[in-house]
Amino acid sequence: MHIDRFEEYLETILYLIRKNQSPAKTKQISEELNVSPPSVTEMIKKLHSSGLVEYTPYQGVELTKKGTDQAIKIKRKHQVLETFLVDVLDFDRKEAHKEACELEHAVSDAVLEKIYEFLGCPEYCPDGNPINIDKNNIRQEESFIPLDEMEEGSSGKVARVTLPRETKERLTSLGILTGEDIEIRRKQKQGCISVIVVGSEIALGRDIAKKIFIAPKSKRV
Amino acid sequence: MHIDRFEEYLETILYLIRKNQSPAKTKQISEELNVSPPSVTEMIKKLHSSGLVEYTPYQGVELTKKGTDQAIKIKRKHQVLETFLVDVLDFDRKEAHKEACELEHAVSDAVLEKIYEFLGCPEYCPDGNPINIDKNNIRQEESFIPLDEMEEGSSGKVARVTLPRETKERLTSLGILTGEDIEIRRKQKQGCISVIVVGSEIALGRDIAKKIFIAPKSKRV
DNA sequence: TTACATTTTTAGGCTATCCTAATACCGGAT
DNA sequence: ATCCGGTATTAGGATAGCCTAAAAATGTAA
Ligand SMILES: [Mn+2]
Ligand SMILES: [Mn+2]
Ligand SMILES: [Mn+2]
Ligand SMILES: [Mn+2]
Repeated sequence: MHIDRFEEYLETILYLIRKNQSPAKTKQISEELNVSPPSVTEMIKKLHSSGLVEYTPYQGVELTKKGTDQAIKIKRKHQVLETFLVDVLDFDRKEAHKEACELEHAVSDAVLEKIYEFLGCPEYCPDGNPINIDKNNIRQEESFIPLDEMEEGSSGKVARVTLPRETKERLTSLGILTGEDIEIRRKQKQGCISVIVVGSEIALGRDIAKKIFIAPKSKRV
Repeated sequence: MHIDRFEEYLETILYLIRKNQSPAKTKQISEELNVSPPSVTEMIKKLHSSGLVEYTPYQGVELTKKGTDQAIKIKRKHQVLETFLVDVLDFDRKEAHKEACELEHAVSDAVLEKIYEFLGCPEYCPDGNPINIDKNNIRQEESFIPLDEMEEGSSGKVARVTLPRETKERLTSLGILTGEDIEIRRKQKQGCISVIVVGSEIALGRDIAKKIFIAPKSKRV
């Protein structure tokens, strides 16, 4: 019955992370996909060794940039198909959502883009969410990048911090909190990263940097 | 990557049987699907125990009525999708054929019928072949039924005989040959079947009956 | 701090589908 | 009638993805 499970897991993980604004937990994923928690743990390990998710046992999963990109690409397929099913074939939204979630894994990039054009390059899915304009433009509103994956010299806005409250508060007092501008100054071999916030330079360990998500300053519109 | 393999095998078997007017051989199937011959043998056994194909080792496979029905249903999906891809999305035929062969396994019956209607219930696929009008009308030109699966009292035309030449010639001399009208008189427990051809009654063993394919007289248009 | 309920992981198994190597079978040529 | 090359099947094994039961970790309430 099934297809590329990576896709389904990535899609679900993206969904949960955005919904809860925190790492996706094993149990949540298992409930979304109707599989057992051990199956999820197993798959998470595979996703991790493919560089698609960041994973520390018992801590939940985050998506890497690569993982986010793939997840968003599938999400876009889902949205375009859902739009087609609702607007052209006259399905109701709920049905359309379910059908789209099956089809999205079988539709090639080429077919998807033709459908997208046929629909007149719609900006919104009937579910209300915006559709990425271009399949390569995967840096939309909510595509955040973990700080440790940002390049030296790049900058953006702190979008989310998924750390224990105390750590978060400590960072807040340093000026690292949601909405704040941040610039990546230097990345050292050990994984330490120095950043500039509110004018002052701060060094962060990799483990902390991994949990700080940045909305990168878009290089061009 | 993988879907419902039964569908893919059935589709291929139908294709080969119609193309060669003879049972599909293991090697042919393995070449069509790019899998090894042992994989085909294994799958044939599974199809057989699901009642979808008739199989005698070393002899190739025939489809049962059930198998033919399923195969034709998938074929219809393929054709409708191919039509959509060519006529609406402007794919070239070859591309469309390939894409359709992926999609056909993911598209639900409901979506397929909506697409079919959206297309205006086309009678032909761009590849030139007729499309079944209704997903349940699976008794099109080439849907033959093995004699031993016909019901008592039903009748049709002999469509194909897949037996060694001598046996075939013997049957010919009895009036059982392609194009001849035939009526099923009685089926006995042992599997013997008596039929009426050219006015006279003839009794046939099950093994032979299995290899005589009938185009049933359509009960209604 | 300890104890318990919940969550996650580990261990061990199952099935579907595929593969290669070895063996068995079959039909045509001698 | 026998042999041979090609075809098909059997034997044995791999991998992906799923499962249940048991063990480990977590965090929260007492
Ligand atoms: Mn989906
Ligand atoms: Mn899906
Ligand atoms: Mn085709
Ligand atoms: Mn196919």
